[in-house]
Amino acid sequence: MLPEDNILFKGIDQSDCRRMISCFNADIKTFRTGQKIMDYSDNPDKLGVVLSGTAVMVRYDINGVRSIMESLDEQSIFGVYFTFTASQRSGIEIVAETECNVMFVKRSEITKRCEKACQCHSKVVENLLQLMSEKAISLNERIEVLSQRTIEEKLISCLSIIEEKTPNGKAPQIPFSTTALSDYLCVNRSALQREITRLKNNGVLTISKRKFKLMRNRDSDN
Amino acid sequence: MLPEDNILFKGIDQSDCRRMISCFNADIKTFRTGQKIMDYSDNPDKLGVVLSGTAVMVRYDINGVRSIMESLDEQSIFGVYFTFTASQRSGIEIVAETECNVMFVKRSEITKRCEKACQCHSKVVENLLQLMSEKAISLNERIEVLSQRTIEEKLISCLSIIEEKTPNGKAPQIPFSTTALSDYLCVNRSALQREITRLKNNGVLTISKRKFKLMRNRDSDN
DNA sequence: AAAAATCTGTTGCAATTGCAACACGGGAGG
DNA sequence: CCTCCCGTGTTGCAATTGCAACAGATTTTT
Repeated sequence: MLPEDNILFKGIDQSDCRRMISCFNADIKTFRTGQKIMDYSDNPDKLGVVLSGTAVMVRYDINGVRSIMESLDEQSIFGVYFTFTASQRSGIEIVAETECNVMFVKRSEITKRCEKACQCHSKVVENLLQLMSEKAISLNERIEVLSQRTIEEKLISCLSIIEEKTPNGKAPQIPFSTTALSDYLCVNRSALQREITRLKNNGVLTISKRKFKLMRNRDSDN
Repeated sequence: MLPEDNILFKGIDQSDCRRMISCFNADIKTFRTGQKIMDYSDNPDKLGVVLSGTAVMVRYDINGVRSIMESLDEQSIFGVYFTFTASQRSGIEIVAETECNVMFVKRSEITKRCEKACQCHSKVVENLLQLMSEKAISLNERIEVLSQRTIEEKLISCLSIIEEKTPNGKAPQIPFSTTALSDYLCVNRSALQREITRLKNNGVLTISKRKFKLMRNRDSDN
């Protein structure tokens, strides 16, 4: 992908983008599979956009156990959420999963008013804010789902959210395999399967492939 | 609290703040207990800071069930996370719990470059980004905790996070009552109590009042 | 086309958790 | 001082969930 097409620069025309890339002193680098792209003990002012390839954000807890916090595909942005406060906390790293092309920008370059006062500067800030708010929304949705006490409630809450976001007329669709869904819901796969089957038998839910439909308003399901 | 002292204006001196309040066309209003402060179907560009009093962010789900998403005390900011994408989604409202003083600013006023090009303008943007990233961090922590499968794991994960954030030398402290903690962990209170007692008996945990200490590295706890 | 890998669907059994009920203690307020 | 309210701590029992194991279906690789 061309650096000019990245989401931070959305809504800005190409020539302005090129001007900004130099105005921002943006740095474009290539990483090979397995290479460390960024280490949070390093530079807290750096922000990255994945232009091509796939990376992961991993975290090592106090016992050294590695867990994947987030998968970063093309157009993913990182270094926005964890730099300020979390830097003291245990090691978070960005690691390349395939060959990656990454653009780095200093956050301070974005927030400061440049002398040339390029109009598009404020568009970038808006884009950044938009990205962060979308992120916060998806985190909140996840919390809403995980807050539910039973698998049935988790599942229905998750499906409701998907349903609400589906445009009218389109059939709501689960974006995962059942196995992946069980990871998202943080429950055992076969227990999830059991619940799905039960809800289908009770007529609360219909699923074919990944398309589904929720029947609501029927109180008391046994 | 004076409008000049709010977190959006942190690090900016008073006279500049006053100038900005007019530059931003900021609006300061008072609400009485129970009054609706903001409705997300309204104006998606508005952002609010609670200057005094307490409010709550509530959400009505598809069945009309009301749940509290967030408690907003003095210095809380709202309208930042949910405006862009979530506005279509089911009704989110901000409601005054006590008498409240609220400052409203348009987000577009913050992101745009004003002609007067006040230096402090970019400081406000930085503050806003900082607030959002802190928010994202705390949401992520919550998810990390809720992702754990058992009450024991949830508890230990939660306490570890608190421990990591506690400055060296200070005793880590749970910021809730046990009852409130069970709400945060989304588990049954008495089941949580049972686990706490068990961990204390096994020597994994010591608690007195709200101060606690975790003993790690002892593999195999039964 | 065969083999391997991955996902779906099911079930018995054991472990965890929720629920309800009760006892105790401290703080607020009459 | 007494009462009410709220948080803590405990326990038996029922419901939910995790785990393991297996079979069939589907997809990917060789």
